[in-house]
Amino acid sequence: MVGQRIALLGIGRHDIIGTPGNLRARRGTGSSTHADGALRRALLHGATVSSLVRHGKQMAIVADDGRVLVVHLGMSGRLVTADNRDREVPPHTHARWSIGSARELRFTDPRRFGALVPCAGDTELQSHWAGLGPDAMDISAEQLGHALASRRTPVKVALLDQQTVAGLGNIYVDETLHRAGIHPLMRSTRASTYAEAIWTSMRGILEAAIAAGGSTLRDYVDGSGNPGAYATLHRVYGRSGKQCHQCGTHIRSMVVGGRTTAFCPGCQGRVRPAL
DNA sequence: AACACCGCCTGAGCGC
DNA sequence: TGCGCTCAGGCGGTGT
Repeated sequence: MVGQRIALLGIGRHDIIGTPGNLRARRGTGSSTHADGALRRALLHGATVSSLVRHGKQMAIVADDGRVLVVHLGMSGRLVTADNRDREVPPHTHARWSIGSARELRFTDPRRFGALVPCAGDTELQSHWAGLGPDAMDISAEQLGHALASRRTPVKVALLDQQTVAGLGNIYVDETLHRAGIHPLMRSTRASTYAEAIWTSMRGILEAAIAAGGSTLRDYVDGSGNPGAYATLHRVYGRSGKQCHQCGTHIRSMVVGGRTTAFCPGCQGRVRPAL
């Protein structure tokens, strides 16, 4: 997309549009057929893409005239390019852009937990992202340790909080804690003494998951529409009741911070982490 | 500060 | 076959 001119082809519904600092400050209701000029501008109509950036789970398309559009996929969102001769637009496609003369970009999100967030410029983007902690692929072990030390919640909850570290969701928190040998209920403050092990595990998990194209449970596909293979490599997530590949103990699940949490009582029951 | 709970949505998978 | 129920990758708001 970089270097290409994009034009807004259509907006399905307006309630997927958020505002900086609040993904769900949805203006408007339901669907409307005509976007006003300001909205079309905000959604990068006529822009030339200068770069694509990311922080944590949020992506942004940056135009050469300063306009920025943040894209967050939520749980079921997809951002996929297609040949513009492809007439089969998937259901729940909320926005479409042409890319150059032959391709198009589609934002599709059945559950509508995702969002498109227009920002006026880089300053607004940075203040929007200031609500997030350091990116999981940039944070140092020391920074992670400090962030965990100041939290009194279970380490599972702290790692899931995007203000602690940006980029981990439910799957990768569980996988990270398993690899590090840390029980999800360990208090974050205490877990901070194992920050090195957690950091090493997190990086290893994320690098492997990226290399495998991500974890597709049902919806996730990459920009070309391809699913990721990492789910087959999960050691705990989605494996409740099955045997741990490392120690043979049965994987268990419980609810922590309102989220289903899978862990191995054998590998993660000890006080000292595995690494 | 931290936590529990709810709402937002659709679709898949299950038991009956 | 079809119904109703539960659950899901996220996040934000409210009340305790």
